[in-house]
Amino acid sequence: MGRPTIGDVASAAGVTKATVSHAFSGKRPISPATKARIVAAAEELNWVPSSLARALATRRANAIGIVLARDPEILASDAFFPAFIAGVEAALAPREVALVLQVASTRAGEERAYRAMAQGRADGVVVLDLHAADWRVPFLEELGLPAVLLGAYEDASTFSCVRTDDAAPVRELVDHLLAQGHTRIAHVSGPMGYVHSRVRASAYLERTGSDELLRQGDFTARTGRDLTAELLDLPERPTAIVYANDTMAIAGLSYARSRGLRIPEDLAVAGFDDDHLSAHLSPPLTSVSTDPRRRGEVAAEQLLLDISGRPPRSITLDCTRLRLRDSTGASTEPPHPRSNA
Amino acid sequence: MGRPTIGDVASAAGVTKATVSHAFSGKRPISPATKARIVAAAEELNWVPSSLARALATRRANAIGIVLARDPEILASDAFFPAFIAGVEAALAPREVALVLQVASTRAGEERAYRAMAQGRADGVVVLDLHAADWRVPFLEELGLPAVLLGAYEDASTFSCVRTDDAAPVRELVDHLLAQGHTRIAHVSGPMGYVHSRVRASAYLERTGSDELLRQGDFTARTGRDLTAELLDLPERPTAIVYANDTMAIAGLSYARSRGLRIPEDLAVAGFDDDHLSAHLSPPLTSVSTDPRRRGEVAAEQLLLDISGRPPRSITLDCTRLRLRDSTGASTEPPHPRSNA
DNA sequence: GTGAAAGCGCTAACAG
DNA sequence: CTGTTAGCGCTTTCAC
Repeated sequence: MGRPTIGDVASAAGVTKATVSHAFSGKRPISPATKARIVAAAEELNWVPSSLARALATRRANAIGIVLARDPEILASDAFFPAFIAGVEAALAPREVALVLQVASTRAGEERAYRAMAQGRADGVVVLDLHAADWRVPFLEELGLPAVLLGAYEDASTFSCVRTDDAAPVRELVDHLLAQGHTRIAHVSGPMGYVHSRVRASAYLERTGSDELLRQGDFTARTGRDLTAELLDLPERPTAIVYANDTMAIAGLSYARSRGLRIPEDLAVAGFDDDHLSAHLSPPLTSVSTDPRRRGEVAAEQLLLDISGRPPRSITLDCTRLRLRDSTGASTEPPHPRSNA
Repeated sequence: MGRPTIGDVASAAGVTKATVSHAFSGKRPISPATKARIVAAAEELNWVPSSLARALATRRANAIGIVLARDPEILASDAFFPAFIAGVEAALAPREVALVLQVASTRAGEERAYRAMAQGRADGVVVLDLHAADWRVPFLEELGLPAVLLGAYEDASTFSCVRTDDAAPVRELVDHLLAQGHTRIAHVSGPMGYVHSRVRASAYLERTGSDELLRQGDFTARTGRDLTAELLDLPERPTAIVYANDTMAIAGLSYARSRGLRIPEDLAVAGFDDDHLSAHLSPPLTSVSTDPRRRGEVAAEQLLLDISGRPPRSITLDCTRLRLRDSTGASTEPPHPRSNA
């Protein structure tokens, strides 16, 4: 005997499948008496409707998807991801909607994954790490799969979009460094393909007016260290480095120290993302908090709306904050805060 | 016009659905000629089989599930989770198996989530954060849903189990502290319901022989701080505190400092889990690395085997390592390592 | 208010 | 080698 089906419940309650179905969906009036019998029978048998069969019949998976192009390795040490997922789940859990995660390392794999989502795995997807003119946008449009884009996607799209202002805090940071007398401020960016990397880099360029000290990293500790080495080897080395994430910043900071530089006296260092431990580092790391949890929640909520047919819209969240700490000197935070949320 | 179905491909190729199905599954020989026609038609129409319909027909979802009882909030600041997921995905991605995540905050919600998994969302689940005599084990057995248990589950079960030795590094740590002359060593544990919390606490008790300085936390920064306060208020305060995770350790360390204590001179502090930034804290935090990524990969791999009918087995991974750093004095690591993987 | 029957898109016998 | 025929478990017309 396999798991109970709607048929089992129906015969146990002396009604037909249709009635059981309607008793639970409430899509048509059922007499209290029979409804009670049906509910009792379902309880008794421990029946739960098969989400699969239901999905096939209704074309609704009751799940949303995320396809990650990132390497699992990067996922593992990323401050953004777990908090973002936590936010998504916070929006999903009360509605009993599931989250389907799939990582794909090739373009073809990614397409297959999205197609699988569209074929019934998920009712919509949230798209992370956008590139300029990202192929996924037209692709998903053609697929007809609802999507919410995370980040400042610039090209036209029919999708909802959850934006944040990443540029403002970077400008603020650079201004702060300039005000402290720094004249050689470097930037180790993320891959320039990403919209978010570009936005941060542009803000940096806007304020410094030169790309002489701009280096492109890939968010890993390795490039954080290597590019720091490269910068410090310059005839006229920078006195401050702004990294596009905390991981690279930490790696760079450690490396600089291993070369005998004092932070922040000899070199000011700042990250981006504000890992929850960054405030506790030595010295506490200046960073930009971006509230990934809230972004996840808002994105998921919007996706659910889009799926239910509401028109897409663009939401701009005010959730990026510069956290000035000792690593850039002139801390405005107490030495060992317990939290900086 | 909706998405193409197997029927569209079939008629486009001038064959029947069955033939198309077999052409792709390879479950029976197809003449090269017709196979070519079918593949061409499928390409042409951009057809991907509906995982939904396929799952319904085969009773195989091609997905595995994880139901999280944790609060999203805890998820967000947890060092274990993202790395674990990364490992799981590393095992899943090449097979194009998806991961279905669902968080549930009530017991009833959890049961529903598991039932939904069993009804077709997933072919098996990996179970985290086991309690002693965990209700989920018999529950899942009754459900007939394959599962892999993570951690040292002690009661009999028909499930595969991926174990690690959490006790050894804790013993080693306490011994190290004793050897340094500490006599009042405290422990801030996780919730004692969890098997992993118990294992760590037992190892501590085994070495110290007393529970006078044992306090039960919940892995959050809040209890890390509060219980540290309680311990430091004792007439005879501890000179060393071993925390059950890094988050509590950091919070405790910060709090102790705010009271004017020097780390490690006045108070030695150690965590557990080895967050990737812990080695960079001030001072670097002694912790226990547990290679969650590998555990995720092994667990997922084993689950896939179980699902395919292989007999369950218990695997013990040798992947816990004590990382002695400055926070307990007598560091054995260089001041600012870039990595401690 | 409830029942009967026709699918959703696929796979799996059973034929030939 | 390929076609036919039933389902998988649910929802949803259309009747009554």
